[in-house]
Amino acid sequence: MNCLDEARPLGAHAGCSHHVAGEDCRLCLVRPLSVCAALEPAEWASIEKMSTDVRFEERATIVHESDDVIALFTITAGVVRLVRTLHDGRRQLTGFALPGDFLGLSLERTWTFSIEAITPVTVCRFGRAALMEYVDQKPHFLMRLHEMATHELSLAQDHMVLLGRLTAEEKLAAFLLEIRRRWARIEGHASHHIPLPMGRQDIADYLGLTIETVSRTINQMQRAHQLVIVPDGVRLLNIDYFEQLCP
Amino acid sequence: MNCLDEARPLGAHAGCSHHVAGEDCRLCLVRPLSVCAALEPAEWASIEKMSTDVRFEERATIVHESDDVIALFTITAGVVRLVRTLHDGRRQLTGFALPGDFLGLSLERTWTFSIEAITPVTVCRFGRAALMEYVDQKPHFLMRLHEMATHELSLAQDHMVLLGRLTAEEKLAAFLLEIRRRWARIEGHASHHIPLPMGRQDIADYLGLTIETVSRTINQMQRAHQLVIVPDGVRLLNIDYFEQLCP
DNA sequence: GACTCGCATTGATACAGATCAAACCATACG
DNA sequence: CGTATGGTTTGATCTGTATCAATGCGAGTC
Repeated sequence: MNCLDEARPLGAHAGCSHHVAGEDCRLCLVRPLSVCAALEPAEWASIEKMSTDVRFEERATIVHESDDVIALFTITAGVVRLVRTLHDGRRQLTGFALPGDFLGLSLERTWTFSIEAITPVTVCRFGRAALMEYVDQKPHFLMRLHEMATHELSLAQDHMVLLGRLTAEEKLAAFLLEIRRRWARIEGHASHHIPLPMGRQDIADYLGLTIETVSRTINQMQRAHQLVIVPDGVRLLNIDYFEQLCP
Repeated sequence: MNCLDEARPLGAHAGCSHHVAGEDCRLCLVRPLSVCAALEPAEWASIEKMSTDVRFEERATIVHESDDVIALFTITAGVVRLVRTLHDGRRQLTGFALPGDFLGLSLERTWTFSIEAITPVTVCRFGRAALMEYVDQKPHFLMRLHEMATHELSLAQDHMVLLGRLTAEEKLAAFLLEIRRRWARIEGHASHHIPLPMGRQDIADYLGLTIETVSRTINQMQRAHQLVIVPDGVRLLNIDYFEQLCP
């Protein structure tokens, strides 16, 4: 059982709390970014009835690899990591999810990765059964899910290239530009300032490197005056440098 | 323009030839494995009208990265590789497609990888426009595409773990067991004999290694009596050894 | 049979990134 | 304030895999 379990009494679980009141799709800041962008305003009421806001503390495990899928959700605030762990403790992050990202595209019975809160997180939660029914009734909603899934697949292939064929320096450059692009989509404009809420170890496990190599590479880039390390992330000084590193 | 271009006159292109007559879904050997498994026998006639068999020679490029998607297809015989190439020539294979595998899950406008025939290949070709229309009319067919796409996504995540966190020996073991499992699905039973129609360079580019490391690792396994190299692939002597290498 | 041609294998060496170890530096807390 | 604590940085060294360079070998061809 986890925080997304439908049967769980409100507030009965450490690390999360429900805010049943207050969801209002009209006010949703991430709607244009999310799966809900496929819906007409007239359809908001129907999906609103299926949804519940849930909050998680920093470091909470939202779902555990191989848990049953009881609910699916959109991140409305905060950042999570998607984690696969090997028996001996080696980790590979398959991605980060930012506000607007939907988790549970697959409609399958069990999760294939853990989802862990990097910052305090708010999600808009949908019960699996209700959403499955909704999908059956609204083919254009299924089409939207399918488009999102195949887009994810294309990004996964990009990441395979990164993991299999790029150097540490190229991996870091690609990572920083990826995160920059994703913040830009959320904020509506690109900035040279890139918040990095995830720690060095998470970046390492996402890029297939060690924490030391991540640290050294970022600090080399700083010494080369390509970026500045700031308390919450980095500021890029020379975008061209990073773009030229992406082959 | 490529071999799958709808407007292309029959036989006008090197490396492929149409066999317009002869498709018969009732006789299709890969149907139970393919996207068509979602269809009722009564629906076969409708999809049969949209499909054409096309053959490609060994080494033919079936589609090129960034080509427009004019047609989608199911592999009915032979093996292809899915290739991403960097500007400087580094390659990453994102997968191999075997008989029964569907290519074009994404329904997007352009391909994000090249598709190249490793052996002589036969495909069952569907025009994109016709298939899109079909999808609109048959939500259960879209659901089948979506399930296949999310399954692919899960496999892509497995492959990220392989590329980011496994050693050369573990990568090879995982690769051999993957190919074994896929042949077993096609043939109906698992065998210790694993045909490997792809060359060492393809294996290397799939696993994020060099051809030398692939060759050395396989030959080490042979010297350790865990497998035997045979003309068309390998024969596993000790399945346990390979399974224990998959963490 | 001799000669390509396109892989695959093997050997010697180099190096990018891992590993091991220690120091650093915020932040939290008694 | 001093002192844990958890993450980050830096340094020294090691090593798995890449790189460079031959050599081997089977299939096709003249």
